[in-house]
Amino acid sequence: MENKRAVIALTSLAQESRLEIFRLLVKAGPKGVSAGKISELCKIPPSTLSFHLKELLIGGLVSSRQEGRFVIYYAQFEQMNQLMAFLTENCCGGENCFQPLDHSCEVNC
Amino acid sequence: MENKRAVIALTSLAQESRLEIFRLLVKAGPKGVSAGKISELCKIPPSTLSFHLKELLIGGLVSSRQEGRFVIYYAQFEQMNQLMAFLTENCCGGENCFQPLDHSCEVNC
DNA sequence: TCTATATTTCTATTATTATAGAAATATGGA
DNA sequence: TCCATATTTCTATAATAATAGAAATATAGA
Repeated sequence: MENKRAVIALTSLAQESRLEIFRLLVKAGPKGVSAGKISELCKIPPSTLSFHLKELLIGGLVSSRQEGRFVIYYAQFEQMNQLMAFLTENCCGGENCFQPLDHSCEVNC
Repeated sequence: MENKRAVIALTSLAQESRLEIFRLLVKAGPKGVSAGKISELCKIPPSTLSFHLKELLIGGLVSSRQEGRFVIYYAQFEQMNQLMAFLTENCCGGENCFQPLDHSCEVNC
């Protein structure tokens, strides 16, 4: 991951509604949550939500799939792992002092 | 950590210059880097840099200390750990699937 | 105290992002 | 095909963030 990509990912999380949505999707896991359900749970009007969901997609930490009339959004755990690794890269100039585990949620759950 | 605090921390990283500065400080470790050195390395004019350093302080992922005429900035690894834990909290609704190690850089280096 | 250096604050300007109503589009079932 | 529901796009407006020059402030040493 390079700097610009990481900034776009971080920007996608750096907003109250979007962070709330992201954390909801993290909790939900690979099965994800529909746009309508997110709107209801987070109390965000559809057009505003759609704007934020698009930002999250651009950030790369969230993806979507169509399921009938619903659009299901879900967290991209592998991308999240990569972002966290990038943020702690070369900690203290040498071996990383901390590092997120390599395995994404889809692998472990 | 609660949502608003995490947004402020993420906002502090969600900008190209600031992310570059933060990663520089992560590499530098506890010894930190002076404002002047950061300005030189990142090629950012002093007043702009000062604005960004303040944002990083507000974000809580960076702290500063006075050393003679210099102000030394350094990464707050423990805060960074907390932020990452917050972002992956309750992954998939149960046990966390991934989690940053608990130990901050200051402990391990 | 005076001076040079380091850093921050003030300020105005520019650029970017968030909000939500209304309209448009997509999907599956009657 | 027609309808109800789900979601997105369009649009205007409001709010927030970034930039950097000039001036102010802080510190250590002569």
